[in-house]
Amino acid sequence: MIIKDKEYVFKLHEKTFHCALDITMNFIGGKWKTVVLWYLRNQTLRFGELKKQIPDITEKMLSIQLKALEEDGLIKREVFPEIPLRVEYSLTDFGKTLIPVIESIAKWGRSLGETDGEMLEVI
Amino acid sequence: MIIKDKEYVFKLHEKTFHCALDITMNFIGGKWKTVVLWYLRNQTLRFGELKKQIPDITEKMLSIQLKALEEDGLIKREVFPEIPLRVEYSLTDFGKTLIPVIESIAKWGRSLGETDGEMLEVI
DNA sequence: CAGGATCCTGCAAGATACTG
DNA sequence: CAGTATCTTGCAGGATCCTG
Repeated sequence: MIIKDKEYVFKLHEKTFHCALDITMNFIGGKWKTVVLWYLRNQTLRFGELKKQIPDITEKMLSIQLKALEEDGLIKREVFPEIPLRVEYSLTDFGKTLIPVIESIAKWGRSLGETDGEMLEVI
Repeated sequence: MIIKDKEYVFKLHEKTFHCALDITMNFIGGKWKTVVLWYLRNQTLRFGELKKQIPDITEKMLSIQLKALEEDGLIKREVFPEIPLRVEYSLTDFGKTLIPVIESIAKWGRSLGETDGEMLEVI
């Protein structure tokens, strides 16, 4: 690791990052990645099962997110050549290292619903 | 809190969330919010000092993020009527509750730079 | 110094329909 | 069942210039 002007500089996917936050956000940023990882954190799920757990996501977006997560090495895609086709998604060991981060994010959001009645209108 | 179809549903800022992850991401999502919160985590900084810490951000984006973070109650904006004008930003108590989350995110990114030499090209 | 105003662009995300 | 293929849209983010 090279220190440049007293600063760590990383390169990943042809992008350059100047702080560790950016790096993580590149893996879990966007609207859907944390949610997908959340539902896979302790179970293996098929495409349709994931779609059922996350009703608001479109099939296109789910497909894109799964592909990106797989390319990043966070999830594993297993194809079983049955009829009808079965494809299962699960976290890799690398992906599992993200669980504490995701749980930290989820925990904070949950705590908001439990303690704050003004900012958070619960329906 | 009302449970609807075995599911918690939250409403905030006229948006509806179906899981705790979304709620947190609404506060720290996007490209810049975590970074700004990071530099304010243990110090009070002026607009120009923040800009210096985050060279890549434009003044417009910094202004927008600071305003959003203030509206969310995460940071405090203090104006000192001096010439030249002095404006200081710092975390509120509420904002400080996010520090463990931000640190969790940063820690994961940092660990990547320390352990992985293949996925992460360090320049 | 600490922003605001404007204009602009690209890409994340959505809608809808279709397929091996 | 597990996705693709198109087309479209909204908004995050950028560039540039301006101001109390």
